[in-house]
Amino acid sequence: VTRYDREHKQRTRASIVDAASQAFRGRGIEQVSVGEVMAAAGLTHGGFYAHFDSKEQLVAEACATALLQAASSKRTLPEYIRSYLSRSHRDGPETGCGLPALGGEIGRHTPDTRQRFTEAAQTYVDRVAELLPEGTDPEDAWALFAGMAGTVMLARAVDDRELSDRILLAGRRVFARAFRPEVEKVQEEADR
Amino acid sequence: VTRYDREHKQRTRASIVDAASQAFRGRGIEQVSVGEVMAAAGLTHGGFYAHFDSKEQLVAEACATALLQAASSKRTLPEYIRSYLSRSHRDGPETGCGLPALGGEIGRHTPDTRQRFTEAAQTYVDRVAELLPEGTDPEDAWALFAGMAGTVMLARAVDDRELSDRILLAGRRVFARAFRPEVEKVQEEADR
DNA sequence: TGTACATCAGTGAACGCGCGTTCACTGATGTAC
DNA sequence: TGTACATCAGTGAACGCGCGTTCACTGATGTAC
Repeated sequence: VTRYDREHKQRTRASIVDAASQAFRGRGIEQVSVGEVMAAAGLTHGGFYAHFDSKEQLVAEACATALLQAASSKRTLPEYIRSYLSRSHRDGPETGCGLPALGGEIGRHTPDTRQRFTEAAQTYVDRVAELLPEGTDPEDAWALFAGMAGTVMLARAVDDRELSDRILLAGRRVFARAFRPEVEKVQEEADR
Repeated sequence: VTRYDREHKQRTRASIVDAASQAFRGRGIEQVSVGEVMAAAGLTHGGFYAHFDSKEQLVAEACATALLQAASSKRTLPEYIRSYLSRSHRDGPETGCGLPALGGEIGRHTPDTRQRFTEAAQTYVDRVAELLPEGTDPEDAWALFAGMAGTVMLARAVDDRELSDRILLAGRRVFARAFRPEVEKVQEEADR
């Protein structure tokens, strides 16, 4: 005799992870309480421990989710750079990439959380590497990803909208230059 | 009638800011209590409010300090990149640059904290801009600074020392390439 | 088809704890005499 | 030179609050008969 349909609890659990993932990205892990996450998922705080052993277990899942959701592939490198370093990404951390929002905190969490985050980052970077121009070391995708995340992080930290816009623009210039296809580099020199 | 010599209180205050700056960088702002900071400065927690109105005021000063201390100038750009993306910088956040350690939290703090952080970042970036090759847009220093900070942040987050080393290396390659002097670029093409 | 009921996802009061902050106090300081 | 004392940097007990976690419970579910 099974009560409720079989996937009911799994769906609830997924909605808690999703609510947490957004709340953590928006306001930081420590600043978001278990009660707030449950309320955002339309539940009360007491039910939390029917789904998770601890807040830390939720953190591990929510952080991995925060990276993987954002890994949705753009088709080309310029498109990816443009959208990552956009105003809308800067202004919408809750639905954006998890690295600029949570990267600073992850290193201070449990081994399990860090491991799941690392796995998710690896998946993300593998996809980014596919966008790099031929002849580029695929490892350089790590620097592109991390570098753009740092740029968004600083653009969010700064208390001056105009400066923040300029930081995003500088990022677009620099990363486009660093990952310009060889063909264009040669072309550019020939043009002089 | 003045008790204690005139600079006594100022020295104590500075040592509190310094202790806080290191503790915040090492373990995050929210994870460090006022009592811990005071203990690290060799005092008890009660005296804190003789020096600061609130923890937030300390945060503002300590974060600015965390950036400015790290702004100590390297002489050349390759030297700067090499030391910023070094293992020792990754492994010593307490005495390292404040951006990878605190950048994610700053945006969620008070306007005053964000303003002081922004000013410090501007000072820092002005110095970095001086190291850029001729013909480079000085604004690009923002992307170099933010990009390297993101790289260090990710290198610290990841739960795999070998991968972390490779991230630092990729960062060195990419940022050196993005900020290679024009002369060398031309030279390089000529060499083929 | 209708009803009794076992299940268990979700509820909400209660807990112990650490935090930022307050405040009455203490005791080292070095000047006034 | 020696002593009395006003100052105020620093002390530590106490506060209210929000947190993560626990637990006795409730009530919607849909199967068994």
